[in-house]
Amino acid sequence: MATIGDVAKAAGVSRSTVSYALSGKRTISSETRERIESAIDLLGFTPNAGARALATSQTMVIGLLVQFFRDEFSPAMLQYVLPISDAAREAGYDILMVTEDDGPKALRRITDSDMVDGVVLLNVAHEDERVPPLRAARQPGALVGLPKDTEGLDVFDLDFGEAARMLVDHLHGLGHREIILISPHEHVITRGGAYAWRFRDAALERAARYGLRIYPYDGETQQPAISESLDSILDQRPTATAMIVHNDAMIAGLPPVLNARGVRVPDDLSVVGIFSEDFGRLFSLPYTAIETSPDKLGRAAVQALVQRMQDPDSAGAPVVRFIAPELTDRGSTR
Amino acid sequence: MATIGDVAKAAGVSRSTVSYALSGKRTISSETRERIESAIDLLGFTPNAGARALATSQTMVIGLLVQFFRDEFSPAMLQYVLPISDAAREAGYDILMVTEDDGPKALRRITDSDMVDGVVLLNVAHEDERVPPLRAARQPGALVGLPKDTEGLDVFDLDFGEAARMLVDHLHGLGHREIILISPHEHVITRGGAYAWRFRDAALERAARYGLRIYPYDGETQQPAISESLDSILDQRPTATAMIVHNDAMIAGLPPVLNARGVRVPDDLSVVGIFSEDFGRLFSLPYTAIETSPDKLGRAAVQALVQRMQDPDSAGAPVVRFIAPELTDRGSTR
DNA sequence: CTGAAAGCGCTTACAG
DNA sequence: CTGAAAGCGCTTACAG
Repeated sequence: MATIGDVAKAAGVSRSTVSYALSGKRTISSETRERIESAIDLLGFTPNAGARALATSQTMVIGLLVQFFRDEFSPAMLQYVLPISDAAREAGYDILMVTEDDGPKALRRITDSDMVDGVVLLNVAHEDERVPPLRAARQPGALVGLPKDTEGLDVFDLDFGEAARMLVDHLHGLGHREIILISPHEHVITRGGAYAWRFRDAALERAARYGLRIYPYDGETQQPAISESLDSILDQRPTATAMIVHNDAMIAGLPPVLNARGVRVPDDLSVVGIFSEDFGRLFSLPYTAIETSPDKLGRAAVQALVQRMQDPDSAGAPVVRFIAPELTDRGSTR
Repeated sequence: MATIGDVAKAAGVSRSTVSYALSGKRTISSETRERIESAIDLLGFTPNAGARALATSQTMVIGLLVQFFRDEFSPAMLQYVLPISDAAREAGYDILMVTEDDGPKALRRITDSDMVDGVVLLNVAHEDERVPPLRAARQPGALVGLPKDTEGLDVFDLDFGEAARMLVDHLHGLGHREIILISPHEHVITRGGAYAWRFRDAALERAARYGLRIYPYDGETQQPAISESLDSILDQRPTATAMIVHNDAMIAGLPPVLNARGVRVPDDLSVVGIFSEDFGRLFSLPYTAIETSPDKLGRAAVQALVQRMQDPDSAGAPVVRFIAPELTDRGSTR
């Protein structure tokens, strides 16, 4: 492969001149610039990324730590990964995607060896073991998901409390008095998925204020447990007129169950959920829902990270930003 | 950050000795080894990846080129990405995941700049624009999916022809004489997704040999077109007793349609498909199907690539390997 | 407007 | 068993 030295030789200039022509960091006479450019074309020169990284202390790579749980519904993850990858590329960064089970170890590996300029953590838990090593790393980090201790990190998440209140308000406004509430699988809570209880607690509190009856249930993640669980819940609560589902797997499995029972939406039951537009389209979900905006969250995380990587001083104090929930009315309530 | 020089100083040895202690490429007296190790622990030293890459010409990174199409069903992609990432890590490699729209350009960028030691291409088309630049790159490449010209590349794919024949044989053996065949969306064919016609053509040919009636249709990718299309097909072919579905989106949308029409499987209609176990579980598909084994394919691609990256000479001639299809009987035929 | 040189942090022949 | 030195391919002060 051609090096910067080959280009310099072919163009009859020094290596530094080629480097400056590449970076534009000093003025080059148009004559030499042209000689350099044709030499580059001729030799098909592309700067070696490792050498550049060594010289500049910048890799132009962002580490993306993805976490998969067997008992979690997977298709949702891609909705975060893609926008993050796109946003990174737009800012000139590539993505090193790490899916190792041992997140803290993987994180230390890529930060200590300076493989990346910054890190995005996905699917962050309340007491996420990746957070302390990220905080200790010399690279900045941005999180998608709210941990207990956010100090020193940029954090982005949906406002799950507000989302729950909006849904309860919506149903209350329509006159519903008895509401089924389906939460994520209890493993999500055990694992510290704070969004689970942030949503549920807010819903319960709001319902209590209105004097509504609310029937909380944990959800399942796999068939046939999903359908069985839905059937059992509906059997137990024949007087409920509305249902709030905060569980991707459960709401994806809901249509056939309602269909089989002859329950019409919204005539017999009002149903609301919280999922992304893409997810709803994927599973053809006809339900009014809070949009979870994975693309907004991912992009916001990358933006903040890029800012901090490129100009650590001007980036200011770390932020915790909640995306405001928006209700998409699909006509499944009344 | 501590460098190898700091460690050397702290341990009272030369930098080369530290390096050799790290790599184990020459014998070190246990005494010096211990001094070095405690110095490493003390300073928290991790070798700089960029410097190492520069010195060794090895990045220990694999480029993974993912391609997303808006009219394609996305959840399937993750099933390939994850096993590839896992297999790479087991072999000591990290994954640089590239999702850019301009695949050829992205490919040149990461190979020309030596960011990666090798490349895996996912979702390969018949005349895939990424293949020529990959062939031109100095790094080896492995493909998941069969292109027209496989020269110089390791290629892994399911044997879609054999898969189609197995399904036709299966239905023929049960006495079916009229079969509906649902293919991927026609865009998949336009785009050069060879698996579409490899499967379809083999099915048609096999059916012709048996003298079976086969009714071929293209599928849709989005609701409500999916349901409408299924309904229309079933309306058109009331005499068909079996259905072969080679389309993730269509088969995921099939259960509610059959349910609504009161069609019982397998009593009224035998249904077979071709999808992965994970996919089937995700959508609770109760259909006998050919297992597409994305994990096997991904892992095989990584293995071949690692072999070629680590020992280009002994790796031998490039291979085109078809994974043998396996039928998973879920009792949806008779 | 341009060049010679030092330096980024490693590895690995060469030497002893 | 260990060290001094060259080299990987860049960037960037320093100098003119």
